[in-house]
Amino acid sequence: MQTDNPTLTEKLASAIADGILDGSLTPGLRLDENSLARQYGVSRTPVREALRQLMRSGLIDMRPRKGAVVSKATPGQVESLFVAMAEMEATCARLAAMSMTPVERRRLQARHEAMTALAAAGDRAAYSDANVAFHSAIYAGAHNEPIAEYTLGLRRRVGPFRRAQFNVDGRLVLSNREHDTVVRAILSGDAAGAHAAMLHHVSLVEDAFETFAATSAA
Amino acid sequence: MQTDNPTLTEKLASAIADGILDGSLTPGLRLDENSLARQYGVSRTPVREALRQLMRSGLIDMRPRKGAVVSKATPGQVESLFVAMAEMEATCARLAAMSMTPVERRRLQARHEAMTALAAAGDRAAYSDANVAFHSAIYAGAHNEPIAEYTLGLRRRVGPFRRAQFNVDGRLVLSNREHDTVVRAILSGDAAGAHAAMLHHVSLVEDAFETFAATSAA
DNA sequence: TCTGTCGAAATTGCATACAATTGCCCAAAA
DNA sequence: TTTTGGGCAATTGTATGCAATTTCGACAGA
Repeated sequence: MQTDNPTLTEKLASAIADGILDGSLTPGLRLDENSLARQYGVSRTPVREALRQLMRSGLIDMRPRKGAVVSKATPGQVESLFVAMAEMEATCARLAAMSMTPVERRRLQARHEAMTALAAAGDRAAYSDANVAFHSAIYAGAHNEPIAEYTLGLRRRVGPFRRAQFNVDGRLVLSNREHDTVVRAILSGDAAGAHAAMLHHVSLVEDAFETFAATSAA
Repeated sequence: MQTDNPTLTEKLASAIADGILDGSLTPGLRLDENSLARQYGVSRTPVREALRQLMRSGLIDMRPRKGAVVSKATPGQVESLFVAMAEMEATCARLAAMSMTPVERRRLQARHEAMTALAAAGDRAAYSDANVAFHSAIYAGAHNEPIAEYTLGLRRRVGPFRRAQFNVDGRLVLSNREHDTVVRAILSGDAAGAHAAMLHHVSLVEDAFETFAATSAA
């Protein structure tokens, strides 16, 4: 019947995750296995397995006999997610400063310079896309699969709670300037500097979400 | 038959995970669902779900039609795990330095002092247990669930690759001295210092595993 | 003797059936 | 009218059965 290789379970997990991330499945919504099975025209078994996967990635919550609901995070949990995100980004930058190959460093710089042009031109859409790629490049540059993968997962998780950060005029240029500090530190192999610069950069993004600031010490 | 509340799936996942962590299920070993089901006297369904869970936590590998095997990591992957572990521990220490409550700080210090006594007495078993609790206390002190949870999972994952670090005489006292630096930084709210000290501490543990050192910068 | 192809057995993925628990609804009594 | 108790329905957890794919082995040909 199905000649596809990716298992049904995985396709279901992706489909449901997309539904959550694009907002069509709102937090708090109950996900009952029968409805999902009917909706996708499959049996409950792959649905169950997909839900388990999503639970472990934090997108949904499941309690033993109570079923699954889309994670409805409290403000505190959202705050935790953003803090975690910032720490992981900073860690990736630190590792990237230490482990990036010369080629990767050159490409990062090229990417950054392209974004500088986009920022100057005020092209928000293109800058936003390039921004995602920029950060992904740093995750990859960390040369550490567990860290990179976790950071990527975290970024997906915070996605639904993110407001458009680049709407405010001037934010584009500011973001780009922060990137400049980060790139400079990474290129020069300054691990601690890269860590601090990235932490600063991402924490500002967090502020754009209107979280209760604070948490800056040392 | 079953009057227990924790679902079979979870108990199976724990049982299999224990088997892997204590070494009775060696890396590379094939885990076929039928055998496991017979072995534990249940059907294949909970076994399948347990395996999925373990896959997502990285303890086993599964390929679409090829079944599950206990993760057999390459030296490079193990190295990555240890690096990731060190980074996460350091991050937890950083966050703990910023967020621990006064009570938590006092308890951490008390814990540390108790361990100093154990180190002086040369009680390796007790020190080892206390050491786990010590690090766990720091994870918790980070007050960040995603980070703490991930770090804990990572610790479980590196477990199978860890040799007994406290066998070498003098390592006990050395470990305790490093803890002292970490604790001092955390208690004084020195985020950067806590990060660096913990990174140093855990990286040394890593060396005890005979990894190819390096990776220590500014 | 070695290699390639065909086949059968075993194992996984999915579907369906059964059991058990939970939560809800309604009714009855205070 | 409100509260409590019981029963019922709905949903999850578990078991089993079926189909498809993969792997291992055997046999034939070179």
